[in-house]
Amino acid sequence: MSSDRLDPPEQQPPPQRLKRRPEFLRVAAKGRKIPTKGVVVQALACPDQASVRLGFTVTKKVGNAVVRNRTKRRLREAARLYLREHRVAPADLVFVGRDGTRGRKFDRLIADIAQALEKAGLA
RNA sequence: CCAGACGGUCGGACGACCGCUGAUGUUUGCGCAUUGGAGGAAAGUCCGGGCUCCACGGGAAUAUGGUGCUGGUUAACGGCCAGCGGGGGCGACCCUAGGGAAAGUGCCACAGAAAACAAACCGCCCAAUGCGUUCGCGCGGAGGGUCAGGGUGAAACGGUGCGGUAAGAGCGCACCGCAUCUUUGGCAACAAAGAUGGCAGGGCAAACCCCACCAGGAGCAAGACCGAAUAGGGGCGGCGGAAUGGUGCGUUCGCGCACGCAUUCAAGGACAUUCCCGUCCUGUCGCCCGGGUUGGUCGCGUGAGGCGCGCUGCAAGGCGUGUCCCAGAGGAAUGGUCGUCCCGCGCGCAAGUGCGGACAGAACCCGGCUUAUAGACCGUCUGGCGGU
Repeated sequence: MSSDRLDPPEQQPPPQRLKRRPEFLRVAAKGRKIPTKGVVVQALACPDQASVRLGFTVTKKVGNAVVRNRTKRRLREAARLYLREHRVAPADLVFVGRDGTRGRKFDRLIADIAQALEKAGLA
């Protein structure tokens, strides 16, 4: 494992976070929606942006606060590990947790993300 | 050992790698190092407080909401502790909104004669006129007595027994219950004993109500500061409604003009309501200050604080002392993955293997209450069986 492999963001700045409800709504309305078994990804390419911006959402349908927290944490960690290893074009990405997120094997969850981003043409 | 009652504790453990976030140290800085990082309920938001802003002058009455056996405890409580009364259990123990029904109003369905100044459906008893008669009485029943018996009901105007009576009835008596009074014990709720009374006051106040006590409003999206323009807004000054008086100036001596200088009258609004007294606000011009929202900083964790020990109190708790600093986010950290062990379930003869880990996630902070909770453990006590 070469050092430049471990240091992939040769030019890639660290991802930002989506924080405002309007930002989430914009991605949901204009972006592409790619469902997988473990996660639903909403992607909106933003070529002008310097970096990727990430948002995480779990609806109340999935469970109570404890379940939603755990689901969100797994998504956040999976996205972090994926972005550490791969370069992604600037975009706003919203990861929507679902019932399957919690029981999904972790490496499968990462694979779901990779597949979704490939489909979106960002990876 | 079995069955049970009460109280309490814990609520997966360890390690590796990769992360997030607060604090401290260090560095020009990127960063690095050290260290901390969810709960007993963090939940529901049902009570009580701290804190913050607003309102806030006094008195009387009223309204609204809450509490409701007694004593204690506390910053406070509707909490807790210790008792009392009532109910349940063989027992350990458990349950209990438990002031006032002789202040008033109201309600008590169905059934039943009657549901509250009692009352006569059946029955029981007395019995006039009348009819019959073997003159003993029989039939019949105007009217009256009666609540013991029947029947209804959640509840029927004390219960059981004896006497008594035409039949009955607290009509009389004994015991029990009840009421009143006295004494004793207790701070008290209340308890016990005695005397008197022939029985009064049916139940419902979780119906209105009465009585006693308590209570300003809104909440950390409170609130403070920083911050570019406009508006609202704030401060200071001038002017300012009507009448009368006063002062000044002018005057053709009729008066005119100016000025809150004084007094009175003003209209609307605010302080839960009403009343009384009282306070405050309002228009216009000029100058100055100021700055809706978004964002940032503070509020923000040393506190009715945790743990230990001693004294004190039956206890809740109180007093003293030592020691510790123990989450602080802001789309919101407190984690992710893997391994070993523990526990549960499934499969398997077994080694093993697969799946899962109760309820549940801080958001200003405390004291309670309520609700959810797989499983494990500890202590005290009760009943039963066995042994000595």
